Amino acid sequence: MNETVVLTPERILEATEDVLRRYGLAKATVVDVARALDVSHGSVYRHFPSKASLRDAVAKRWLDRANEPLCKLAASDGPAPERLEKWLRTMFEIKQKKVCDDPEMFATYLALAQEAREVVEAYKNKQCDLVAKILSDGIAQGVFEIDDVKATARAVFDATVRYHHPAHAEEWAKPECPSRIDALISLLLKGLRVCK
Amino acid sequence: MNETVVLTPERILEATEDVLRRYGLAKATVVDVARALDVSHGSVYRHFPSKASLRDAVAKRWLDRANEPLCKLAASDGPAPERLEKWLRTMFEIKQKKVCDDPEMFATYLALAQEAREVVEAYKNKQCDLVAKILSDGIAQGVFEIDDVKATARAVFDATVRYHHPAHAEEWAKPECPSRIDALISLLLKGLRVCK
DNA sequence: TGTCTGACAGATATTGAAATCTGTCAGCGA
DNA sequence: TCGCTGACAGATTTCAATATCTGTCAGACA
Repeated sequence: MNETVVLTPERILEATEDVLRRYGLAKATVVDVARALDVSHGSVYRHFPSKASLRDAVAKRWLDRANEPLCKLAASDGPAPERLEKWLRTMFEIKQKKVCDDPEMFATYLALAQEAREVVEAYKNKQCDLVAKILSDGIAQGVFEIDDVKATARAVFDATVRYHHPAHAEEWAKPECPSRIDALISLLLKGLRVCK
Repeated sequence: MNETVVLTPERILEATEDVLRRYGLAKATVVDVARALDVSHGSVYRHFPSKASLRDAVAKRWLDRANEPLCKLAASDGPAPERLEKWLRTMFEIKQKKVCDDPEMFATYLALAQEAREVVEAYKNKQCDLVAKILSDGIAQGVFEIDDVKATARAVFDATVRYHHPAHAEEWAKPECPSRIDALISLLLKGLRVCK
């Protein structure tokens, strides 16, 4: 029916991500997004109530995309300790890869994380739930010994903050990092395992 | 001999700390420091080669002062697990207290930490050495089971980053913090202890 | 002799006027 | 009717002129 493409939230998000990548968080404006879509900037406000909500939506998309492999890992089966280790290492890798490949989007994410906005809070909670899932599996398998699964999942998440929170991103490239990650993971796994 | 008080590095540091506290990191200038001491700013450069070195020296003094109770704790004796727990909790308290009591100096410290300057690096290494000392004691006492003391000390330090690195300071006031700290500490202690 | 001053060059920060942006909305056109 | 436009008010950002600061150094002063 409609030969001119309709303006959907999805198309706006796509364009916003492009603009964000091209100009960076500081320079990207709603007018730029509208220009990229060849509409007036008023139209963008028909789909998103504010620039902040638009930015949050882009960040959410970006985070969800990054999160996908981790969801799969948590849902898979196999021995919990190996799975947890794999899960943590995958999370670190994903973050590190993002810093290198997509620094503009990463800066956006960092800015969001520093404002501790709702989107990031929800994302963190989701991550913790995934860890909790693996911990529960480990208890069922008789390899983990845990009082409070939720609190311990949070503790694992907190303990690894240095390797997944963007505030520490500059340190991820240091040569001593891998061995420090190894030490951290083995300390945590020992803390979770049942004593032989 | 000299009735006019001589200009010493110590006096300059004192004055700098005052100025820093009064004006904040962004506004404090070498001229302000000189004015406070009633000398020309050229004189300050006789004792410190640059503004950066002056700032680093102030930060070092501040960190060393904050560090004192921790050195004592590490050097004391008693069961290592309790001592480590006390040490970590004391470190968290000191930091949290600083954020509340001395926000200007804390901002300076944060700025320094974010630049990952030499002074902060040295301070961190010192902290890790203190942890390592307690871990060694624990091994001697037969309560800790640790492969590589240095690496594990670093892992304990890394694992607790969320509660001592200034980048996370905003989150320290949250009501769920204490219980999360409890969960983290007990996870770490379990990871260190020998299995019964 | 050794410390301090004060003038200086270049770098950095401040300021206020002008430009741009955000968010709203009355009205246009399909 | 419904989505879009474009003009508008107030907030924010830019930009360039101006002021201040950093770091140096020749010379005063004790």
